[in-house]
Amino acid sequence: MPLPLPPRSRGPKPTKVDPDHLLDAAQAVFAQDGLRAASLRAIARRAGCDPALIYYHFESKEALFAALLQRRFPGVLKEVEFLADEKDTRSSALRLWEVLLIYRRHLAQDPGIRSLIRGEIVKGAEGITDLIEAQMRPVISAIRQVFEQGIERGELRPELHPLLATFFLVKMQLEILDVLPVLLPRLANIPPEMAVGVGMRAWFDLFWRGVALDPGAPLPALPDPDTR
Amino acid sequence: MPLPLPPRSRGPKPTKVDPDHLLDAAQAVFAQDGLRAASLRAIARRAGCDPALIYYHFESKEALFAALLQRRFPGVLKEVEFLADEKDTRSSALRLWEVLLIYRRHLAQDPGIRSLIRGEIVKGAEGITDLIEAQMRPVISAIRQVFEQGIERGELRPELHPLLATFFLVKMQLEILDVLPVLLPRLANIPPEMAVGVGMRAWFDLFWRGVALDPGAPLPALPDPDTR
DNA sequence: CGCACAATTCAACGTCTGTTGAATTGAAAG
DNA sequence: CTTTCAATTCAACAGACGTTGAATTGTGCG
Repeated sequence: MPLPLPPRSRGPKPTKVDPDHLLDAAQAVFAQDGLRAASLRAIARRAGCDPALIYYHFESKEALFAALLQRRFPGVLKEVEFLADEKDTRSSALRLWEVLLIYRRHLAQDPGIRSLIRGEIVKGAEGITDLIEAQMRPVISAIRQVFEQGIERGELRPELHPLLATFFLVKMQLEILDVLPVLLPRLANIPPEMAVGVGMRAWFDLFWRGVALDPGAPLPALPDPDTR
Repeated sequence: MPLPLPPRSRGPKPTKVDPDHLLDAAQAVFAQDGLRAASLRAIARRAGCDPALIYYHFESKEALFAALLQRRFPGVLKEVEFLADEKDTRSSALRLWEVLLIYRRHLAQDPGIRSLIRGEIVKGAEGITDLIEAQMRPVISAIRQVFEQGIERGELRPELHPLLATFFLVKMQLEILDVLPVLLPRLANIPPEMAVGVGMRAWFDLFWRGVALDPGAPLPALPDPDTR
């Protein structure tokens, strides 16, 4: 039975469908179906409104995705710029660990979307890659400063390439956030909710030994191991 | 003008369209359009045949993608199992570097497809994740043995988690192969054809210091820096 | 009350989708 | 020469797609 659904009344609803709610729905559907296959009808269905309403708030499907892209960067950027302040005299180990925590705080909630972004970057899709680069560049730049300051202070190996070190640190953190919760339960009997914590600690342990000038020096206690 | 294209003759062509050629076309289109949005018509167009022919060689679109998935694993597995032979007495540094080279040899040719795989894993798509796990498990297992042998021989830190170390080593190599050739030219004036070489050396330098028991010991000369 | 307007839905468009059953044809086998 | 069969194309299906223009309705202001 096609179940013809009595026509919903037109005009404003009692509670407005605000654009942010639309973005939530869009994120879920994009993550599930992919950039091109995600349908506005599915997004509208999930948001409980008509597809045409999306065009009231956004110019097109592509613009909707662009809005989604720019959603999390400002929060990360703010925290990471604060962290890069050269008057911050905490040890480099603590500050780099903090980078991982910031990423987890802001990005753990939307897995799925990152594979799309990665795909667009890898195939070099003009518009989207430019957009992502513009958002990402200041974040990368701030983290890179933390590395440069660490080198100047004699805590990190002077032959480090700060940009590549930044890439390694954060790229792996994204893989830990997205992939490990699926992989570790399958390959190692580690429950999904522990996967990120275990992965982060192991990664930072390895990474720190890889970048520190004196890797023997014991790591300071790293705060916030498993709280979310 | 729709340009009505004179009907091509039916029946076998002078040169058969073999399934491997179909897979090449499928790979390009899947990488470009995504798993669900890639159309059999686009794949057929690229392969120079009719969409219906795909159904002669493969059961469905999904089966075509599954065939694509299983394409590169056997080659990697063979090399990596050979490498894991416990009678191989070369230094762990050399053997782990060899892992990176094997990955580059077999996987550098198809970027684009990996983001799709990652996406399916992250969203836990039943059938596909199982398929990938089945292919990946023996590869992971072999590399993990190299770590375990390294620990036994006193070359690697005994507190290493072999599975996570394997994950870190190969996951980053995939990011280096796929992402760096796009990212480094944009952020650092490094030409795309040098990006992979630069990235691999920086990564292994960091990684080795992170896993070695005596990180001070100089790395042996690592072969095959930039040949393809 | 009446007016303006923001927020919403409806209906329709042309196009593309995965898949299938039937038709065709060249070459190999007898 | 005929038969067989593997390899290929064609035509058609019902449904989904992004997008748009017009229609509707609740709310706040005068």
